[in-house]
Amino acid sequence: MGITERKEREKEQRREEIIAAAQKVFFEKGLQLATMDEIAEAAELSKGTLYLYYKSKEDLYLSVIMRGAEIMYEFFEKATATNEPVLKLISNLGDSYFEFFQKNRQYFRMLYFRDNPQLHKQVSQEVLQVCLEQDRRIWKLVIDLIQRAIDEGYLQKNIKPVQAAVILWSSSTALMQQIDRNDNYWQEQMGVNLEETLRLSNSLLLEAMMTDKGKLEYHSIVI
Amino acid sequence: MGITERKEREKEQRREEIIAAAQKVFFEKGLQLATMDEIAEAAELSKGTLYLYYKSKEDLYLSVIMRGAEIMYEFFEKATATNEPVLKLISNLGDSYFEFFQKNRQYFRMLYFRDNPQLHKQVSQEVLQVCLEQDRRIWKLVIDLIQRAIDEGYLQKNIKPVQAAVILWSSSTALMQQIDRNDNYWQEQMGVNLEETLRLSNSLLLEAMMTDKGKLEYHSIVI
Amino acid sequence: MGITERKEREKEQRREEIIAAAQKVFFEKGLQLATMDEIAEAAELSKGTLYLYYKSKEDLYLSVIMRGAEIMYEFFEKATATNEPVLKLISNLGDSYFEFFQKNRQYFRMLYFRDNPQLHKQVSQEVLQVCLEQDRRIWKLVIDLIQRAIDEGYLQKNIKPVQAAVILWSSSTALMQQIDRNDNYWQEQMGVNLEETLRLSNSLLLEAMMTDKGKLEYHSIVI
Amino acid sequence: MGITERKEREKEQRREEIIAAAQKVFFEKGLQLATMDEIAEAAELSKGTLYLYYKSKEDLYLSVIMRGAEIMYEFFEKATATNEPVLKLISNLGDSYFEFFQKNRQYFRMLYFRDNPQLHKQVSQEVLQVCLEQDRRIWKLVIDLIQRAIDEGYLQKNIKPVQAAVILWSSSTALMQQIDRNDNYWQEQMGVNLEETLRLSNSLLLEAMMTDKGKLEYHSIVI
DNA sequence: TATGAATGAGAGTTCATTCAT
DNA sequence: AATGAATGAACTCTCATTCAT
Repeated sequence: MGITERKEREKEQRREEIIAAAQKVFFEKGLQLATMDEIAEAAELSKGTLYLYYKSKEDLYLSVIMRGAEIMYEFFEKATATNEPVLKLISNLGDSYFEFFQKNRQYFRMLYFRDNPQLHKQVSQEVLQVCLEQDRRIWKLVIDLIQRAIDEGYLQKNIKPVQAAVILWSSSTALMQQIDRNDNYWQEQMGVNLEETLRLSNSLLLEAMMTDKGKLEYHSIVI
Repeated sequence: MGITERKEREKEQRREEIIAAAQKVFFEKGLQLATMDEIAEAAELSKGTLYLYYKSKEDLYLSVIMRGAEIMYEFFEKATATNEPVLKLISNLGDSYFEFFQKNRQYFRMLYFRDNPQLHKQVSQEVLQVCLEQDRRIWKLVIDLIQRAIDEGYLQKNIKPVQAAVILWSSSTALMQQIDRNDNYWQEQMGVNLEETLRLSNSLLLEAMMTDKGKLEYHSIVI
Repeated sequence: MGITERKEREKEQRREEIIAAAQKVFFEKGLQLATMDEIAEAAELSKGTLYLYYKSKEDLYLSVIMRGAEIMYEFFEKATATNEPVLKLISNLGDSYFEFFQKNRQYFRMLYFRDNPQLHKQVSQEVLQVCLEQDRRIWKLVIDLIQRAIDEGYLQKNIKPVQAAVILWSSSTALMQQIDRNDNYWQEQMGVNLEETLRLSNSLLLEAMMTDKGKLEYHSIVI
Repeated sequence: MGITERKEREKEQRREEIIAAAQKVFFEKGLQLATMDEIAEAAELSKGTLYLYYKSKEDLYLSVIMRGAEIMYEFFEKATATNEPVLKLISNLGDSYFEFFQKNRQYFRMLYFRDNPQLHKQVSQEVLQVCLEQDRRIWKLVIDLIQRAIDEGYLQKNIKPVQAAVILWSSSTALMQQIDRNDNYWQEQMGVNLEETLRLSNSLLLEAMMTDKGKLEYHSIVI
């Protein structure tokens, strides 16, 4: 009986080893330039074995992405699991997104490459499902938090939580993409600190959505 | 001397023909899937000739992108060349960005694929220079407009125009990317209209940056 | 000792199960396209187990062929086991070959793929021996019958029975191969019915070998 | 003007070189075991170049087959172009088929592998067309000859020429296949000379189809 | 200037077979 | 006896780029 379990565990572990190797190679080379040969070598396995565990290179790529999404989700969970006031939690969420970005730039990049139409051709349904589920979970976390802030009277009642989530999320992501790619340019050529800009952007948006009660609370938190 | 000029003109024209063909193919297939064979065929030229005018496939790709950027710039110029109040011009700018996006989705996509690290490997310095210059020109247009709005007392004095430009631009772009990729999802699964969301996002940000004078003016414009 | 026997019996049965599964897959896909994975799955066994019972894919293939040869032999035995006159038996033999062909096309095809040089590389001596033995048995049946017809004065004395057998067999086989592959073509494009052609061919050859006594007898049989 | 022609000629020549190399490799290894690498090496060209001239390995294979068919056709034409009596021409045709077989065994094998269902998957329409046309031409030659023999009163009027052609052709082919594969066996184990058997088979069939006038003529020819 | 034939490295993937358990 | 994970060589085919003409 223990045998089946152990085998199962070993199999899972092997999958993890492959993912780890794939991650390493994808981080260095990106989807196109990475080769299955390299990944196999990094995993110290034969190429054939890779295909025993993953359907295709893209399948493998998406699996690595999912790992990144999982890590990101953990950042978010941790940031919003405290008993602090809801506006602080939202602020924490923004900070944790940035922290994730800084500590996992490669994952961040892959996550925003995911929607690239090049992908999704040779991906197993299973992986695709998990991927969608992960997405939903993350959005739910954000949306629920905003809903709570509305319910508690900190954000305006006429705000649609989904809409607010998309707005905050999109602008944060876009600014982090700028930081990732052109931080130096903006800092040195234009004299603008993008990290500060990101915080400003979030503040502006959030405040613009707040009730007076929210603003009061928010300023006491910030200070 | 007339001969030299004519030759120059013909050469430029040939470059344009190639770009037009490349655009067609890149629009249909994307960077990876497009082949130089297809482009050559579309241009009714031999593959070798392509390399006489462009250093590499990526060079060609970037040149097509630049065409898109040029078109975009023309949208912006037109939208901001009127005698309307500056806040209206900023609003127009936002609208014209969205209009460009809707009328030139393929170009829009390519523009935001530009920063992809996959590119930039085999690109000629010349093309790269032109590319940067174009970028600068567009940013200048946006920044100058915001500066003017500050100078005229419509936006808060403590706002850094560059920062404001980055914020507005990034969030607009991010939302249009969402529209491009997942409009249906948000509309049908989440009941949110992303175009409306984009406008809301821009309004929120802009208003958050306005002086009282600006808000007064803005509402009179909007209504 | 009963144990040894039972084990032996079980082993034989397992071999049969594997052959049955292999047959199914080979019928559907042919030698090249069939994979050991598919066969293992069809047999509800692991791939490794297949190799416990058969040396190679080709070994397995040849074993399936032998099954076909066995079935064919049974058709022949049945067709020639009656007390009818020997010329009738020869005629029956031809009919039974055609009947076998029609009811077992897949086997028929495999039998005539057997001599393909692609095979015979990785085949166990044991299987090869059995294969030759089967062959000999079938030829013997045909040759003996012809010998009997000569002895009984129905076929000409100067006919070598082996030669006659080869001639009759080869032309029958060749025509059935035509039927198998191009029946439609001959029927629709050329207006020729190949089944009728096969019977004609056999009649012509047989009659050409007959004595006058034979011809008399033959016509009384046919009518 | 001459340039285009020369280029055309060179291109054709290159195609021929490739075919020659492919033939060499296919003769040695057969379709499955031959690799494009080997063929490229034999042709002293790069693999890519092969694909410039031929769509796939199978396309190349079929092109080699067509070469064989062409050679065979030339044998037939030569054998039937004399002013000899028509029955002699038919006899010549049979002899020339055997001669082709003996001098071009490898081609013979390939020709009868052509109908193998494995093929015909990745073959260019162009090649397939030429292939069918060749087939038709050969059958026409045989059928016309038989028709002539009927018209001239040497073969029975009730014979359908197409049917006679199929019968003669099939049995000849089948016996040559036996010679190709098992000549030794029949000679040494069974004491039968298959070449003689082939001639006998053809004689028997032909005579069985003859009118009395034909038989008279035929015997005078044979002697 | 223009051609297009030639290149050749390398891609992803498959699968018969082996072998430790 | 039975497993099935692992192998790894081999496969066909692609395509950006070069270069002789």
